[in-house]
Amino acid sequence: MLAPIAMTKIDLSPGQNDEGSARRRQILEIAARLFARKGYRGTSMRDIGEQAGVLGGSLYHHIKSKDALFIELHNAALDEAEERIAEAVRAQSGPWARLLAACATLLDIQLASDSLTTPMMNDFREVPEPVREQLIARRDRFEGLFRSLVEALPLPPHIDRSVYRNLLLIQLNATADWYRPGRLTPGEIAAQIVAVFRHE
Amino acid sequence: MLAPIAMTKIDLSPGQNDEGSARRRQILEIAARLFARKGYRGTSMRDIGEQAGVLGGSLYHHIKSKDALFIELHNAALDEAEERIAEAVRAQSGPWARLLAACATLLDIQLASDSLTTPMMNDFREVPEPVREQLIARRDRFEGLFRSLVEALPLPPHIDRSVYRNLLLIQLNATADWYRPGRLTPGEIAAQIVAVFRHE
DNA sequence: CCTACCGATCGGTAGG
DNA sequence: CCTACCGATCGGTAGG
Repeated sequence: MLAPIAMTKIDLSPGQNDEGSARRRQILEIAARLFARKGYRGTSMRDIGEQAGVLGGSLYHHIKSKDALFIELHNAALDEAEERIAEAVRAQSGPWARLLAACATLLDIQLASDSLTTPMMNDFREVPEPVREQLIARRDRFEGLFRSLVEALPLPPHIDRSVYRNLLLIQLNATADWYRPGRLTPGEIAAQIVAVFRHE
Repeated sequence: MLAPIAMTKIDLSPGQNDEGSARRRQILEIAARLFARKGYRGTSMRDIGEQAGVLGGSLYHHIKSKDALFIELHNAALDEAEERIAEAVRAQSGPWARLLAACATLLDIQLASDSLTTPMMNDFREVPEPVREQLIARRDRFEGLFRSLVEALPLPPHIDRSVYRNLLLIQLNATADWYRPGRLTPGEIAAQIVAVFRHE
């Protein structure tokens, strides 16, 4: 039996060190939801505390700073997104099917209201400069995933692929701003977006 | 000679009442630029004052409140955009040519750095609730302009026109976030967007 | 247009 | 996890 590699830090069992405690996880989920709904500046530590049932100051037992909290959430979201998208893409052949799988998976993640991975990829302008730099760096790496997907598309020659990829990513990120549960599903939205972006 | 109707308030000559003074206009331009670059919450009255060479409190001689200032700028931008787009569309026949003319004109306006009409159509979430309601109402009216343009397009039947229009407007609004002078011109960006959205 | 200020709110901390 | 607080910043105002 093969030993799993890099299993060292995945201990998420509750109640041990604070890093992976259930209480901390709960706070992160609350914060993610608030950041997604009200933006970085529109969410105060006191707001987060209120929904967690504690005062704002008490949160600092679990996190280092508001900045660090936001960065952690952002990176966790992109980590999970990268992994799940790569998996979904592997299951498809055909360039359009692969692109559709990637878009549907990303929207599934971004539009789920229960996980850490709610969208906060938008309000870069709301965030302090040093934070923004880190977000953009992580973000660029994530977007590279879509680079190869777009390269593989049979697009008409008058369409610039780097512009095309930019427009597509904008569309995917903006979805969280107009999505309303009960109307179009994440999968249906992905299908509509790909239908618009599809040329052959 | 026909008497002009509702001409009463259009006096924009400088130096008279404060409504249309050159100083006020100058302050509005500064505010528009800052709002566009740093967002609503990211722009303080003291920031605006600093660039205007006065203290923040002194601005209240020219404006009633930060909210009112933002709404005024937003409405002025949409007023000008509506007028110029309607004019540009009239000059074209063909549904795709008309759409392209509308997109190019909107981007021209949104990406111009010198006028009041810099983009601030994005950060609705950053703005206080009562302000947001007004912005959305005005905004809905503006977007109606694109409704008929999209109706006229010969789109494949599997594309939902209301989703299509939504995606297009998102794309146009998001442009201000990634546009950098000296690279693609507003007209070239409009052409690329319409190329992606073009089906027949 | 400035001085001088108001009440509110922010992120964060010490000490328990 | 709370009490009690810090310094900073915000939109806005009175009075000149």
